[in-house]
Amino acid sequence: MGRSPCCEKEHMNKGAWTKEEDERLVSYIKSHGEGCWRSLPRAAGLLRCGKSCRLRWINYLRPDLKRGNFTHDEDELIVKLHSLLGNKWSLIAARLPGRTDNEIKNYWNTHIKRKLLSKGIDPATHRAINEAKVSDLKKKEDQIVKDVSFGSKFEHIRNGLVCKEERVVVEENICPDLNLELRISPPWQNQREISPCTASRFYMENGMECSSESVKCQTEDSSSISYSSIDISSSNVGYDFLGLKTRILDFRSLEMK
DNA sequence: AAAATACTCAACCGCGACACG
DNA sequence: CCGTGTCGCGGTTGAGTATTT
Repeated sequence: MGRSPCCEKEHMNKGAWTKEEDERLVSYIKSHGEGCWRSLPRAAGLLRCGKSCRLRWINYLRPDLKRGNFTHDEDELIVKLHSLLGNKWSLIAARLPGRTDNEIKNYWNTHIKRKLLSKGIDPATHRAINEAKVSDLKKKEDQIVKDVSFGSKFEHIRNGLVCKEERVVVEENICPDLNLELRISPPWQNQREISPCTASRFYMENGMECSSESVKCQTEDSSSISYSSIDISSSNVGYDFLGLKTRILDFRSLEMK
């Protein structure tokens, strides 16, 4: 049986987009906005399927796209996010303004993968390929675990609550076995049950990032409060999350739908 | 200069998730 | 609950371009 195709394949243009098609798509979206990709091509007078239009807009025509080479910082961020999220290109792209998932995916496959391999790092696992290094790495890793367990804990007060957090600097190539398990937890029901000492928490309330459980974010529509949270449950991930310096991850982009 | 090879990246394809009737 | 339609994601392809032989 099978499903009917997303659009009529006959009489549809395929392949590279022409300048005229681009102009039609851009002007249509400018006056009508994004959405309803299935009906868009007909409405815009394009002989393309909706999928193709969506892709063209998102990956190429959107006005907020950055273009140009990736910076060193972007490079590092992609590697770090990939070590955390894997091939979740859309999530990674959400952390890089002006970059698309397709662009990052291509860049990963053509540049970063090779770069990591040349450094002796398996791009899939972010672990050292060379087995001889394993024991040495293990020692360093154990030291880091000790540091996390016994050192550099600090306390601070947020909105009347004492928060204990652990600081860890993730050094590239030194702790490739670091467990960076990411869990997306169900809506936060009883916040008090969770020890603030073992996890750094970020949560979303109506699309606004919060970092403390006692703070209610101000929203325009307080009648429809909904929570979703990202729980970085590994105890070795702390304030300096993934070594991303002072940049706290913006989990707005990770908000559960 | 021409052919072969490597590389890049826009675009396509198939699938899963979700919404809706 | 089920079937269908739509959207978005990740993997893959292949045309165009650059580099090497």
